[in-house]
Amino acid sequence: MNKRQTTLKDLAEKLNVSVATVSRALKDHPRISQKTKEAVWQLAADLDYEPNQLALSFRNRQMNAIGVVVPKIIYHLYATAISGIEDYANAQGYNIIICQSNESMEREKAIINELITSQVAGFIISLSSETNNFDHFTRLQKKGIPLVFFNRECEDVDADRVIIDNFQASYDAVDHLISTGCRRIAYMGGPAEVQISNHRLKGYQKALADNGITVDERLVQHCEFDKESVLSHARRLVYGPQPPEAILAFSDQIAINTMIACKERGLKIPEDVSIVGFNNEPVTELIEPPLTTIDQPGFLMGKTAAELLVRQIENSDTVIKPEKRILSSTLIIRKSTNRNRL
Amino acid sequence: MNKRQTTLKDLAEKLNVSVATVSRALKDHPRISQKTKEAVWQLAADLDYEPNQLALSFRNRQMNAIGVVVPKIIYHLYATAISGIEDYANAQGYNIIICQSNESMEREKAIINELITSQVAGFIISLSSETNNFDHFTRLQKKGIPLVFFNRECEDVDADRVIIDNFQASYDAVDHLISTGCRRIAYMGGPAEVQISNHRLKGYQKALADNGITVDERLVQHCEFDKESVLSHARRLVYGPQPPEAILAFSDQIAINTMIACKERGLKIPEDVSIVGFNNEPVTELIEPPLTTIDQPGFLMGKTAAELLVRQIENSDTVIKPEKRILSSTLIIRKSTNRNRL
DNA sequence: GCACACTGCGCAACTGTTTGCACAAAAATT
DNA sequence: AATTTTTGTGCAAACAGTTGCGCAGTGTGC
Repeated sequence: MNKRQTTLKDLAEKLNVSVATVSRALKDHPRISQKTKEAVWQLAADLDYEPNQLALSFRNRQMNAIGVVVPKIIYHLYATAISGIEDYANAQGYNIIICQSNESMEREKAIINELITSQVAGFIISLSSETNNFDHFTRLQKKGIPLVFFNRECEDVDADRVIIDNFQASYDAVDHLISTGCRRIAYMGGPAEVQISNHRLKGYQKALADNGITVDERLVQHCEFDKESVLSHARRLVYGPQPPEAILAFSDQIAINTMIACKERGLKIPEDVSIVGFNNEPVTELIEPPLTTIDQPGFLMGKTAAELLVRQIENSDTVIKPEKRILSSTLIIRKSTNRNRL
Repeated sequence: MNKRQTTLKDLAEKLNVSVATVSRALKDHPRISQKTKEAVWQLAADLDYEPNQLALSFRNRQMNAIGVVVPKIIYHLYATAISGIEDYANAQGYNIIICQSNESMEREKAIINELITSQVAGFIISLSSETNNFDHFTRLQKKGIPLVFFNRECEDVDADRVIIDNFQASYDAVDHLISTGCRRIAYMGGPAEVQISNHRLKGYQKALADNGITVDERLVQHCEFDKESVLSHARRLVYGPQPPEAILAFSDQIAINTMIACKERGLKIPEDVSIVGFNNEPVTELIEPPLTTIDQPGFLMGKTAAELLVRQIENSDTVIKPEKRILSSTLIIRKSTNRNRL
């Protein structure tokens, strides 16, 4: 047990050559004789030599690893995005170190600090809902560490970003609701600090305006992600004098908890109220009624982010203009909005 | 941009002392004068010095990182277990590198190899469903690299493991079904190679036997995890001449797809057939009817695994006898098994 | 006045790998 | 035969940090 890994030195000593020669032989350097090379290859195979990645990273002053910081991996979007990142990163020879900020800015800062000192090659980040200060990102940029945002991005930092068009997605969803005859449409948004929630709010407002519907501010709620917060905000909507005919939610989880509040109030879905979620989590097609929702290309999002990051890492000498990739999302229409058109 | 991180050497040169002195001053070594220490601390703060973890890891011949290998992070159990691992590991100063085997043994082997060369401090692993050869684990043990299994373990390898009592959990579930008056009880198992599925099968069989019910082999199915496979096996059960009165499934996903097959056949749940799942995924309380299921302590499982691993890492000189931690699971009774007792 | 202890700091080795340079021997060219 | 080129190999430095040891210089005790 506890046998040390075979090193170049081990091979060199057994063969009575220098470490440098062994290193070059393994790389098939032209200046090493065929005879020496073959001896080295043979022994390396016998002793199961594998280069020590840690030593290599140290020498290159950089780990072959990418730091991935997401709010929570149990959110389906992040779990799938991580698969996309892993897929591409591994193919390019990078490991990924996944960290959860748990929606805490302090945690996010600590993670980034920790990973900087570990010399990760770059970062792929989706902001915590709390994050309202961006010093830790500008710090990355000052140090020249590659950075890509995805999904929850940071507009004040000039970095690569991969997102969907949240404005348009929510516009389309509201448009769909209007087309089924709804006019009193509510928006159950996420925390007010979450930018993408506000982008969706804008899309919602624009769609209403474009259809000649005045926005009723009482129909716009901002809730936290926990069940209790959603329920209490949803109750404000459905127990009011004029419950909405439709509700667009910021996420499927919020939509589902909103459905619970509706059922509690005795409202039938979709007859009394239509509901639209966001993310197309697998659960949405299993519940009753199946939920109309917006499918985000999580895997592709992760993969694209990884591509952008690896491009930055491998061209660290040249300055690349930050790019904004907007992926398309799809409205998946299911029973929860299945009203007869008027 | 691209400013190098401050190193001990930078501090040493500015202060005209040796690197060794700076290193010791930062560690408050008694042999360094107060004056020197203060000068070092001041400059270190000014230049934002942070020790380079990569260099430290290199020197210690080991990364301060733990390799975590799971089948898929989208499975709720693994996502929660990862949170538990991260929670404990971070508190102890370790990062975690999460990799998905995607249920492939080849991928699992490749990941382990890759992480070995990166000199991770240890591994926390849940087997892929395909894994039937354990050389890559015995190899870890020969190299003296700490290893902990959780959930899907490997009985042939003598390592720490954290599991629930799958036999008992499934026994209890079947017992519950019998207590509600069911006698024709089916088992929708996972792939035949997955050990825990077979443990649950044994619990199922024992519970039937203890209640004087003969096991009907036609009521035992082994399916893959994809929806189509589950549906086709479930149909064999429900379209037969004598559909079962109850079905115990290996996972919530399998249970839910089995429910779909039941509904398709016109069977009402729980009136015609009771269903029990496994894992208590959040979706189980949202579907109609809410699913009776077995709650596994995912977070605790991960945390315990991390504890055992860190213990191994930090006592690598002494040999610790591998330990088997069995955590308790809980049967959560919901509507899907709510029949009147006979 | 001499031995001894203590104080404050630097030297050097070590971790595994790569790579520019040097240098000898062999081969090729004058 | 003398020079140049080519070939095959080794030396040493570099990456950032830690740590045993040594070595001055100062202080203490008898």
